[in-house]
Amino acid sequence: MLPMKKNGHKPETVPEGKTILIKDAKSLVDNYPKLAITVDCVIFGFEENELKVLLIRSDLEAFRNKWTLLGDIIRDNEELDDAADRVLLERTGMTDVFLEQVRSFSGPGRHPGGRVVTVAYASLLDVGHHQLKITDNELHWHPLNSLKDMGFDHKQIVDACYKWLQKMIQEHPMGLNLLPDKFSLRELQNLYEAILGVELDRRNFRKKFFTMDFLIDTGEMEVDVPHRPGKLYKFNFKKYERNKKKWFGIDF
Amino acid sequence: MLPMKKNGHKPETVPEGKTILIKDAKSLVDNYPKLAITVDCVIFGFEENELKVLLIRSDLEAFRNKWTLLGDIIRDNEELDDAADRVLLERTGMTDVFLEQVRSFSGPGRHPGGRVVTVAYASLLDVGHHQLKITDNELHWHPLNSLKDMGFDHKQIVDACYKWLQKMIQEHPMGLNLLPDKFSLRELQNLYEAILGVELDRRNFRKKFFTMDFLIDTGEMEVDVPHRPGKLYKFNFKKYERNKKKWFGIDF
DNA sequence: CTTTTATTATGTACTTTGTACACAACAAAC
DNA sequence: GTTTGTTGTGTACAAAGTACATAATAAAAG
Repeated sequence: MLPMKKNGHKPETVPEGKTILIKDAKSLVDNYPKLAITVDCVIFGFEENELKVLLIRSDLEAFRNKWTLLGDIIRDNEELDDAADRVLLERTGMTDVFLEQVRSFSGPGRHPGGRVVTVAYASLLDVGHHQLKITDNELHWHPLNSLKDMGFDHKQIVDACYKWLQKMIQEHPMGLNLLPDKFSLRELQNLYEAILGVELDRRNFRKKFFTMDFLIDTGEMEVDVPHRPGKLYKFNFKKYERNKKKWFGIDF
Repeated sequence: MLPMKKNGHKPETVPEGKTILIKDAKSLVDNYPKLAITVDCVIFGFEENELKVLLIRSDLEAFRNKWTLLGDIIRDNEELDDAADRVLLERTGMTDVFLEQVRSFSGPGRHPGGRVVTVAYASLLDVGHHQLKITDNELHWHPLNSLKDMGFDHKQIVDACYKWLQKMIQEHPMGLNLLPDKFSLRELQNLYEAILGVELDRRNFRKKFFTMDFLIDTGEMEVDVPHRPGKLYKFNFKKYERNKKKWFGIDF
């Protein structure tokens, strides 16, 4: 019933369940199949009430004219998290940005150059706060809705990260990283509606956020809006960190 | 401000933002730093009202006498998910088990044999349903509470998967994979209390599960219990799949 | 066989949260 | 100044969560 092992950590064993210890760990690792690891960043932005992703044209002949994510091979002795930070910094000049590992993708045929496993990271940043200075490979913000036919398996990665985002903005206030420091409640609601793809009641949305009591009234108002300006708020991240809900109560 | 790139996807560019296409993707990948990828499975079980993990003694001299997770290198052309399934099958003989990717660990010094990135998988299975036939490397169920000083960074991996489990059993009925097919409500509550580390009100716990309306009364009762036997229930996974809550309403 | 003990099973009162819906105040545009 | 669109504040009701009590049942003890 159990398949034979051709390969792997586990060495031959003697009947009593004892183990022969491996002394030369290095040769063990050296004999592993050859492959490479990359990180790919799904960088979300929010502009004109639309969710966007930062993309470039592939520089591989095999994917000519296809859109791809920003990614890179991890370097010697570089942690995955650091590699993702580096990619983000190199491409956007931004640091201290919300960035989190989502999951790995390992399809054997996903890279034309050989076996490449990638770890997807999702990142959220305020488009208005950072003008793209680099335009290599047509780097630009691409609307998530009109996105298809990407290079590699990047469409699949984007889809997975989008689902991740939808879930996460409901559990954590990370969606606020997509907005400027000061924002109106309307902007906040637009963000949630766009990402979740739902319509929310304006009054209940307000009530919800006010009763959470993490919004700080800046005393300022919107400017240059073609209607009655709304109040501008900041999010009290410090208070949130202190008081975040540790919820019990089963919920499915 | 932007650091130089020594390595990576991105080729030299000409000033107008155009790109030189790379035709030989293979040589690109071949020049990547050498490393290996493993999967490590955190296999949870529930026994005597205690959460346990399936562990073995390390077979590496460097980690002599340390406990480690069940893991293996991924093979040529093998998906990560398949590798995790394989490890589970090889070690426990079980198939069709709940198993999900949690996250990757990439600390440069985590493996004495060289650079090894691992992808952690968490798995849940009913201890009683499967007697361990293999005892190589002292394979056994280890109580989660009395666990420290593991080989590699495996303690860190276990901790991350435990947090993942705590979160997931509240959002999905996957905790039921730790129990037999038929279970009493007391067993179910013990499971939740043990994993979450809380005490729950018995009456409200029942009400919660009954109003969800996913429990099927089997008509059978507990046997061999030293007190009044309780009813045995099954979980209606099919109904759950049809009706699972798509929750809106922001929640932090 | 009766009593004690532990556990199952069910219900009620109250609080908090979520949902549907209405109206007045304000600023800009005509 | 009137119209128009948006902001800002409630209110009434429904649903879900929480605290708490008591009866029924089976095993164990006497």
